[in-house]
Amino acid sequence: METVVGVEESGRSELESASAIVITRSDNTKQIADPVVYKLARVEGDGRLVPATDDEVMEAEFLDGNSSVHHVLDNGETGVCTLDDDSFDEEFMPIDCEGLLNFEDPSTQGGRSDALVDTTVDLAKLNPQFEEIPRSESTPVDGEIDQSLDIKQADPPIGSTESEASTSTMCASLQPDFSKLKGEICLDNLSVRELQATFKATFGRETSVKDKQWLKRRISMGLSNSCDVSATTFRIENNRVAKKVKREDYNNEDEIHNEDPFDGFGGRNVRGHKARNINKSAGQTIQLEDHFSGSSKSMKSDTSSPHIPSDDNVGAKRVRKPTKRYIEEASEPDSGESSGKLVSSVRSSGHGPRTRVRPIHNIQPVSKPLGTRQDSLGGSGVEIPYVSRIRRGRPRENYVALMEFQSYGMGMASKHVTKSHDDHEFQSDNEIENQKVKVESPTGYIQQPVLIKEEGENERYSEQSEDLNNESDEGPMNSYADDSDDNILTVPTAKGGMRRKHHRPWTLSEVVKLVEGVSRHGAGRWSEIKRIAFPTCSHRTSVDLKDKWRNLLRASFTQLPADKGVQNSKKQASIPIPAPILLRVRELAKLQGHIIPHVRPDLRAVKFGGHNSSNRHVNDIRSGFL
DNA sequence: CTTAGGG
DNA sequence: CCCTAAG
Repeated sequence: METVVGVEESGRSELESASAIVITRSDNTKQIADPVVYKLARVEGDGRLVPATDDEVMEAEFLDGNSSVHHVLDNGETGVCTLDDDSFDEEFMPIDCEGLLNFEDPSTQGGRSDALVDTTVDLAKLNPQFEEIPRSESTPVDGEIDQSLDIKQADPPIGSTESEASTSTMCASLQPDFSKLKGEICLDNLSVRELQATFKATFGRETSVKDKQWLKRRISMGLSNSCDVSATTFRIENNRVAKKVKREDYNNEDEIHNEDPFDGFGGRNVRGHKARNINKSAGQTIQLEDHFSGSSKSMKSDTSSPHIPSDDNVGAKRVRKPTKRYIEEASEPDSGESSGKLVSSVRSSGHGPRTRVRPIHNIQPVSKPLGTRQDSLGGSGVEIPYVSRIRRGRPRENYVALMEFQSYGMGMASKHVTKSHDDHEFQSDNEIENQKVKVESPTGYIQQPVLIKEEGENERYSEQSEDLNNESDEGPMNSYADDSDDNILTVPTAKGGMRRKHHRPWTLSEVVKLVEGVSRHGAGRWSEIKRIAFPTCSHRTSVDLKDKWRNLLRASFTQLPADKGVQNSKKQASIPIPAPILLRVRELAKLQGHIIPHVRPDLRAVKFGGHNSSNRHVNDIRSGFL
């Protein structure tokens, strides 16, 4: 007998959604060495099963290795949930897919629609760019959405407790007890106004929706966005964002920080390519034997770096010679001021080794321009290359982003399971935004000239052409799997280096992923984190991660204490990070023995000119310095 | 190449 | 984000 344990949809738009790949599990292969075998079959439109082609099998294997999560249910069945969208990134993050597992019997589909609805939401929030997607908040469909939400909340998905228990062990992560302190954010207690503020803090944009349920739901999804709630230390229960305090035994990735390097030898391969995420906490084990050779390197230094802040080494920073730039700046004779702005302007005018502003003819787009066009820019009448299929910059209010993620990510997610009941919420948003886009670009080929200007700001143009219309040149996977935005426009520097062009605002889910990564691998192993948490993310270099973490630290230590002032509403225009995340950042920082970026001006002022005695005195007081 | 830190 | 020094 065969049981469908998971459904993975290969299509990315309604046009090709007729077929789905069904992963079946055949029980007669129950053997010790290989207890679970997946077969692939394709369900044609008429419902018959067609054996999968080799390509599909390969594809499924690929998926399995990269983003699938094995769920072990109490009845011993094992499910695999794969997602095609960006959640490729979340190799180590369990993905909630109970709803999918419930899909095993189509006849019960109607009866379980509640659970399935919830699945839709879960899947949708896996989309990391979710919060970036602009939507008009006061749409006429709000009422409809609310109703559906109510239904959802009335009946939580079956089996969630079970898998929650199992997945929660994956990330029990070394949280101190104070996580109980402020860790609970009860959305129920917030007023509409507060909810709106929280919404803004979460998604970075205002909302005018008055409906509490809607707001709570959205905020919940936003906070847990991109990775399963149970994967983080946040958990959402009945509109409550709670921190996890659960800490049972866990023996998977988190062991990196454990003592015994040999424990869990074969089951965990954190960095190996296609490392399986094996969750054996429930006593069930999926044995995928082919992998216990690969992890040699990943063990290194696991034992030696327990991140314990030995209090004499905490404050020791790497000594650093003054940089060239510093010397340059310091020795600038008659600049009159050291405001720094001046220096950069000097460099801009061509003095420095590299210039920040490129002359327009120096631009050489990475990808080949399809054509050129005369344009008079600043009256110079230069030839400006058309660059197609390159979108630059993704400001929060970018319709293109929405289009993509609606049809590729969320659209897919929602129609994943729910065909019977209407796909409210996202679907409706989708339609609304679709219309918007159509208005925006009726031809679909509105191409903006590449605007080369000084340091961005006014070059927020997006080439929203072929992404929408021309899908033929892409395999079904590439379109959304490769993070949909690999082509960052970079400009060549004089030294031959490439400089990225645009600031890409960190999305909330990226932040969450980063925090997760830090909690797993420790702050400092940025390349590891980059590989694990952002594998397909071509932007976000490890340096970026580091920088962002630094910013997060700063934010968490400054903004956190002054939390009472009901969301410092207008102050933060840029990146309002929800307090829970900041909380976690802070506790992680503590855990990893990070020192508080204290401002100690008096110490700084002394330097080592000649007042060594006083300096040492201070050091004695603060036994953590030097 | 990766990390840490300053700008 | 960019740059650069240090491993």
